[in-house]
Amino acid sequence: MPRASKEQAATHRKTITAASARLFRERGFHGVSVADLMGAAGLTHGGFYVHFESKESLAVEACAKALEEGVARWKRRMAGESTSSAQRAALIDGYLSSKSRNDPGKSCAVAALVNDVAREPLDSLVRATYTAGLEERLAILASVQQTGDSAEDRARAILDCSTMVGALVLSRATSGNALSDELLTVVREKLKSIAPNGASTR
Amino acid sequence: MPRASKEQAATHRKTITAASARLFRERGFHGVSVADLMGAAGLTHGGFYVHFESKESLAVEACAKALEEGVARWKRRMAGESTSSAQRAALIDGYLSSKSRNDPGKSCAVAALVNDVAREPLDSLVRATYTAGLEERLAILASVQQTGDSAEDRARAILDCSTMVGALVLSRATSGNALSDELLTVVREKLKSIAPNGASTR
DNA sequence: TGTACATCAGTGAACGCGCGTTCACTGATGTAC
DNA sequence: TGTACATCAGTGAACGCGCGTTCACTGATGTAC
Repeated sequence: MPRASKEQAATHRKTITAASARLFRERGFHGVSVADLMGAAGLTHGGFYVHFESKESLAVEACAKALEEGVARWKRRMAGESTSSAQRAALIDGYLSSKSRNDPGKSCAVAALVNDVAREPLDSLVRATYTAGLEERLAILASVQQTGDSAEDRARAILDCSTMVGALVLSRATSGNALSDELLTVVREKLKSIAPNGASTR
Repeated sequence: MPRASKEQAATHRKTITAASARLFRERGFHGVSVADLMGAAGLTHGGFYVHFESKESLAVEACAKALEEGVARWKRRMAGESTSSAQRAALIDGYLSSKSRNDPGKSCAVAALVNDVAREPLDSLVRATYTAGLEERLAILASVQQTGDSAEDRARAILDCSTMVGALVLSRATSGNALSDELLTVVREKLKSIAPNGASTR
């Protein structure tokens, strides 16, 4: 395959980015090699630099793509519900499902990459991309709180998001142990039992 | 230094484990080399296998040590308070401090290693060690809930723990951005506003 | 529309490098007498 | 208590290997005429 058409090349680029978005979430930035990423797209490693400046720059793109996917998934889940309360419940149930826990490559990038990003330099592009993606999630979570106070909505969004991310990553770290399922079910039910208007106790 | 005394060797072993407990938390299992770990203990890499069977087996020991340290730190923080409610607040404030965020090497191993452990094989010793360490934290967090219902205490401990871990890892991933501090302060205040007896709303 | 040629996506060998682990060696420690 | 010798903690070179990146090369694609 010594020269692909512009069209084919563009498809290859997208395939590489998509495979990376999945593999980075599964194994972390340093857990996948350039050869792995190219192989997952059906190509050999040498052609990588036709498409990307470096592994790092692909990481930024793949991270952005994974974050966007997640936001789109959240919006799709919300679209099926008619009240804010039901939307919030749908987000919680989808997020803290065993499907989500068992397939990090297709689930929330905020959770899957959190410690990889935490170990990046403070001025890294990946960190900025990640933070922007997290802010999008917070805006969505704030929109389903409906307390009538936007500062309170945001505070609750931050609390919900912390709880959801924490429960998901902990359930992955304890996979294979009864605690893993317990984390998902307990947090799912407890979170949902807090009505958006703040009437229930935690 | 061609032969250290038994005493010196035992000290070296402890120094290696201590340095590893710190460095693994900071950079992850794959982010530190055997040479780094030995160097941090003032030794050269070749002598590593006198003390440990493999890097993996050191990881198990270092992980256990880091987890124990954390439990001890929690107990120390609680010892300064006289009521369950104040103990819970002290744990939350200590956990979600900027000091804790800025120095993962000296802070909670549950948070710092969560995704590293999640990527380990299901039957790995590190995972089992980690899960046991997490259960210790949950027992402590349950003990400060005091709802009078042990199942409810445990459920609240799981919820608190998820929220605390999530907020800490998210604040690290967003370090350098205003959101990082916001995560710590909002979650700290929101969590504490929930009285152990369940009287407050979330 | 057809032809001649330049472009460049992808290949696979090679680069320097760092990894985890092994090993021959050193010489102070520890022990048997 | 003193001596002779075995042990073994630590050294540093070396092992095979995989990494990110570079590069000469191939030949179909794309373009200039």
